[in-house]
Amino acid sequence: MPDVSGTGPEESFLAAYNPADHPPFAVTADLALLAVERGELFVLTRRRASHPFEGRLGLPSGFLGETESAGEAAERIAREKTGLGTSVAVEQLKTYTAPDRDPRMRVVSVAHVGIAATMNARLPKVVADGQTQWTRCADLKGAEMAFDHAEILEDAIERIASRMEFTLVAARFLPEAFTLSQIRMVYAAVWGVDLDPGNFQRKILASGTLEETGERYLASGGRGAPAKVYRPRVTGDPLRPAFLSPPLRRA
Amino acid sequence: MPDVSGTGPEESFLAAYNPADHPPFAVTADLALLAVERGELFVLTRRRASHPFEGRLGLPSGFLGETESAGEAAERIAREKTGLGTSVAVEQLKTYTAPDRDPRMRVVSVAHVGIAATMNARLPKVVADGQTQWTRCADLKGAEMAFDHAEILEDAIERIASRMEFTLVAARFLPEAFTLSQIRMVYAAVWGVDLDPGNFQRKILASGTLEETGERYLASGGRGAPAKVYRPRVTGDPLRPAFLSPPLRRA
DNA sequence: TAAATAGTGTCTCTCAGACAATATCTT
DNA sequence: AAGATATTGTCTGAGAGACACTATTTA
Repeated sequence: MPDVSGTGPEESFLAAYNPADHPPFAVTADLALLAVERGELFVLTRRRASHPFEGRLGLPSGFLGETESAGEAAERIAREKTGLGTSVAVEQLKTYTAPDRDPRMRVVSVAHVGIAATMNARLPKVVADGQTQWTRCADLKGAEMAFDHAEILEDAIERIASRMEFTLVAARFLPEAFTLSQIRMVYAAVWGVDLDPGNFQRKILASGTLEETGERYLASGGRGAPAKVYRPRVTGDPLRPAFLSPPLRRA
Repeated sequence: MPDVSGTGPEESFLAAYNPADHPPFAVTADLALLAVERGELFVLTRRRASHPFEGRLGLPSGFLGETESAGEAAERIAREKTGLGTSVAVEQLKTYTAPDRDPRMRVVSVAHVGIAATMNARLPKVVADGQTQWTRCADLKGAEMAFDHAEILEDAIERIASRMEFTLVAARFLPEAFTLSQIRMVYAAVWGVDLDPGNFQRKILASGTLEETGERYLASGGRGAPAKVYRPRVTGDPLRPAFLSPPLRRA
């Protein structure tokens, strides 16, 4: 009969735990920061300058500080790599723990997804370190990335794509106010489909998550009628996007 | 201008990383193992025998082995604590990283959800260590649990509840073959709602994920007509439950 | 026979998607 | 005026939920 003392394996382990006795785990936060420009989806990447995977593209990443949660670390990384302010909202995605995912040592990575708002139809500025850049997600399909970052990116896009069915997260890709064709292009970019402008408009307005600003704006740049400008209807928490009811389902 | 060398913070960190120099992170896999008996949802718990949270209920948990992924560790824990065979399928849920979640040291917990199949309408056997037991989830609502395990449990139930809308995961709570009222009671237990028997039957059969075995079985124990027995229609991967099309949406 | 469960049928309402039609604006 | 975009309207079919009704079996 095991455990006669009534003390389980993890309790006795921790009671006797001596840090120096065990090979440590390193814990990082990785970040897939997404943005949309001209109907195309981009992700923030860093080209690796050293071993391992030298020369390949990877996602920004960093170790957790001693008093920092993984989410806080991911937000810090987003701030450090972009010209965005303090308000980069990131969401935890999944944790990658394969023992050999980093050839140097055991590294557990808590991956996050974030969305960067496009202002004036331009991708946000990134630090000029010669490594950090926005990369078209379409160009990364099937491409070799560092570590398991290709898998993380794929999971990240799928997470946001599915969140967009039920919430207004898509608005995070845009400035505070935007036209319906702008947000429709965000949906189209992330889902990789074309959307009927009429049906899209009827559905997203029916969800009651948007309100008119009273202004009009010619988002298309060229011809056509200027469209009404909308903003998300404020719900209690500005970080949590409004809930779409009925949802905007993918096909 | 930072990083003139072109070497980013994480690369230089890892290159210079010396395990003994840094306070290590411990990484555990926690498991919320769910089961349904007589229309009620249960979770596998362990009553803590020592500090911290002595006397409180917690979820089974264990450290990752050196060559073990978090998912493998969670499956190992499920096997060790129950009389179930090797085929306990678990899914990663979320990682909990608050710096003070364990008062003794920095512990990052990769939480998992699992489902245990109820055979002969009885919960699976658990190891007789005097600590491990099945606990009614309804009794844990608002109860004090060890660490952040109450939050993990809540997230776990929500995850399974939402998976059940689009897949046949509900069948994992049951033996290989079952009646429609049995699987309806799984839905009712996890979702916490009553379901119209007629509508449920029409919808789940329309999804095309079940096939008749040709047998009949009186699941209710007492009166009533014996119901047809069904089994999941096999799709390629036996671990991945069939996809419900159209889905069975919650209200 | 009464009661409980299994299974089917019907009706209504909502919503999705296809697509036509009109309005508005720039070149 | 021509062309592009914005916006509204119409039609059809699928599905959800409410609920009535029949069939089958045991107490």
